[in-house]
Amino acid sequence: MSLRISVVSSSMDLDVIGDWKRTHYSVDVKPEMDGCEVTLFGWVQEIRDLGALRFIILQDREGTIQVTVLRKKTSAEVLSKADALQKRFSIGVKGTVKKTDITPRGVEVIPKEIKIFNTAESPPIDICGKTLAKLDVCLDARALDLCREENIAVFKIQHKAVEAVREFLFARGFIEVHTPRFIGSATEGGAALFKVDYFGRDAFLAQSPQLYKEQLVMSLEKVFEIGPFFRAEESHTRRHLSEFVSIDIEEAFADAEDVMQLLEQLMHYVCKTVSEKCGRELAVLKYSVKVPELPFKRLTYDDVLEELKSEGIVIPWGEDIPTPVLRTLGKIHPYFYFITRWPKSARSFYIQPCADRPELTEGFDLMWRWIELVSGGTRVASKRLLVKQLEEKGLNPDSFRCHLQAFDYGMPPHAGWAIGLERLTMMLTGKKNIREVTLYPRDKTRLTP
RNA sequence: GCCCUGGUAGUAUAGUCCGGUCUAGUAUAUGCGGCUGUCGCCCGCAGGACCCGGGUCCAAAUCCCGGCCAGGGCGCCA
Repeated sequence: MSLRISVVSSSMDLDVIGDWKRTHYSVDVKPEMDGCEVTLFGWVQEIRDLGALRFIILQDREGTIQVTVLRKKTSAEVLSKADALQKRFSIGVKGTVKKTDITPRGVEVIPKEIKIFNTAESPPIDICGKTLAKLDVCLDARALDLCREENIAVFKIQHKAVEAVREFLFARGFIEVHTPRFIGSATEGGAALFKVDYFGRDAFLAQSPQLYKEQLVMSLEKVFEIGPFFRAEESHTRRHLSEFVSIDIEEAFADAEDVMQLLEQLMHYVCKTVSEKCGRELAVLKYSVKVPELPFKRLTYDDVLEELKSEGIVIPWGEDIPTPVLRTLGKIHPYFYFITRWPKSARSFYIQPCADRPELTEGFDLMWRWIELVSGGTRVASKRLLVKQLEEKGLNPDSFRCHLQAFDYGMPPHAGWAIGLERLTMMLTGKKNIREVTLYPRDKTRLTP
């Protein structure tokens, strides 16, 4: 990548913010404020110059508003500022709201004073959406790319979703916790871990908070964590990242069915909140979020295999369901559905076997179409069983000594799950590549910006 | 890691099959000029590109080989 650092010495005198305070965001300027004076801050999104008339579209994080400069009726000072403006200049405008029928929003602002806080180069990508650059090019200029209304909409929706999750879990007595990202040994099995140098010792970046959140149910009982985790898999897909955000919960004295009910209620609440409160953002994305009906379908692994058989697809019992088959399944069940009672061979060592059929587990996935959104289950609370299952998976119980110790002191029955936040955001925004819903995505080849 | 497809101005694309008026077309962006109601404003002018290396050939953006990068799929994984 060629990184050209250009420093243009602008001859322009920049303004200081002084005692100016924002009175309104762009979208809060309404026709009924006709005649009021407002102070707006933001960036020049677009300029349309008709000669005696210059339209400046001011953008802030909430939207845009038109600033109209009538050449004949404007002071020389304002005019010289208005003429100097270019795309992405950071500006402040003090002016009068004018009600009008000519703009789509019914308002424009007639400037009395303009401040230029910073100038800008001509942007390397089109942020107005006329000639949209490809994802890779956008990501290379991510800070600028994030100024696009569509991207602002994506991350405001994600913010609302996270807010709704916290609100929901707090209301049900869950305590938010923070477990370590540095871990001492690569033990959990499953995903490959990133190795880091920890004061001369080998350490690893955590792939999940699984073991810690289980330990915490014996003290805090109901916990959740929202944070980044790391997988060193060489995945090259639209739905995998090396660094992703997980929404993890663990609950004492609960089983899979309890946490599945919690989960479907949470999904309902998140969808409802986003569809009700993010109307403007969803409109920008030309997408809508359907509020799901409860309860979600619960298909057992055996049900799924039967169903696939009638589609002419045969999966050997005990095997995981391959991606192309999940796509087929997603067409049959085009919204939320659980897959429950997975075979032991397809689940982790910490998942509780079914009492009635020990070759099955109380593990489940929550699917959204063909994408695995959430994974969870009843956990093993018995140390003896846990050790047995570790051995069955070819893992060494010795390297789990610290974790297993917790099970000596009254580990309660417990269950939990983990939602992939980015996958949840894909579901809420209709985006088809996980990189689009990640501020600064990390994958096998991308480490910058 | 494997398979498929691709890489042309800042951005997005046409041209590549079938090598030759390609002096590389278009849109948008940029710069300059013009325009009194734009909202993908409009009009005129200007500058700006064939991923890198090797090969075939009289001749390569175009064909062949290698590399790098990207997109999609698979696997791994959540």
